[in-house]
Amino acid sequence: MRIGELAKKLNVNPKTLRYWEEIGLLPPPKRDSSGYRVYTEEHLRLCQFILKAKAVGFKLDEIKEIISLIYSGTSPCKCVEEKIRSKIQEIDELIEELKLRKKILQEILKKRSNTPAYFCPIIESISTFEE
Amino acid sequence: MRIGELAKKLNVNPKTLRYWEEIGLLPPPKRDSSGYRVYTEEHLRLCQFILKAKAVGFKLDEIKEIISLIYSGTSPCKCVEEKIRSKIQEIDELIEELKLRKKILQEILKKRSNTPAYFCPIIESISTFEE
DNA sequence: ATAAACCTTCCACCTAACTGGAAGGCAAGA
DNA sequence: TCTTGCCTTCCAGTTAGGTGGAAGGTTTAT
Repeated sequence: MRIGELAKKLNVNPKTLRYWEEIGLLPPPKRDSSGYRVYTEEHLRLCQFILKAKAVGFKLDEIKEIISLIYSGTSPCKCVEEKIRSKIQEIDELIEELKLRKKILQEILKKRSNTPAYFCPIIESISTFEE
Repeated sequence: MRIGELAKKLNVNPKTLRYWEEIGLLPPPKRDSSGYRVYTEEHLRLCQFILKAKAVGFKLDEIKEIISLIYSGTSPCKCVEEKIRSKIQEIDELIEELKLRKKILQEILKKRSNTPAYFCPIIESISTFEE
């Protein structure tokens, strides 16, 4: 299968596939007599894996590492499990940070409804700011 | 106060302050006879506001807009309140997305503990992937 | 007086993950 | 045959929010 067909199946831009190859994420496929890339079903499945991993928040660098762990063979599952666990922790930390931000914003709204011209302790200064 | 002093008070790089000025976030201060920027207390307070807004997740573009709303005077509080509400909603959506990702990752771990060589439906293909 | 520390502008570079376009080669259908 | 559409490489640009460094002027402390 050529790059356009693979790209269509994955719903990505052909340029993206070339980019993945360039950064070492996707193994370079064989070329036909005209120099066109010829992808296999394994390439398709690997790309689907990449897309799924991306969708749950892994960066391409991390996916690359996971793929090379898988290929390395030395108890890759333990390592991949580690990666997943630390990604979950990362997500947890981000959720906590977001909840904190939300709380701060909600408090600003609450204070604002009491004292009309209030946004946060700095807004008064801003209102009177002159260049 | 000159740029170094302001930067120190805010704990940011002087370059950051010039950058903020460049993108129209911070009003250009007066210059002294040597061409050095001379900031006022109002600049300091505006910068503190910028940093707080950044900390709760506003982008510089959004902060710029909020600042210009405040300056515009036409019922700015209503508009700012809108911005805050939509930022809260944005945060809520992100939290939901993150929870979903976490759930997917946890399910992968659960399945993995049952069937040792399992990462996700694609891993088998990857394991047998050959270039 | 002179060195260190500060300031200026300008240009370029960083991350992340692409995307666009130019210039050119090949392929498939009418 | 001709046109459309695919493919190649290479170069450069995008977003967001800065950061680094060069070349040169100023100020402050010793």
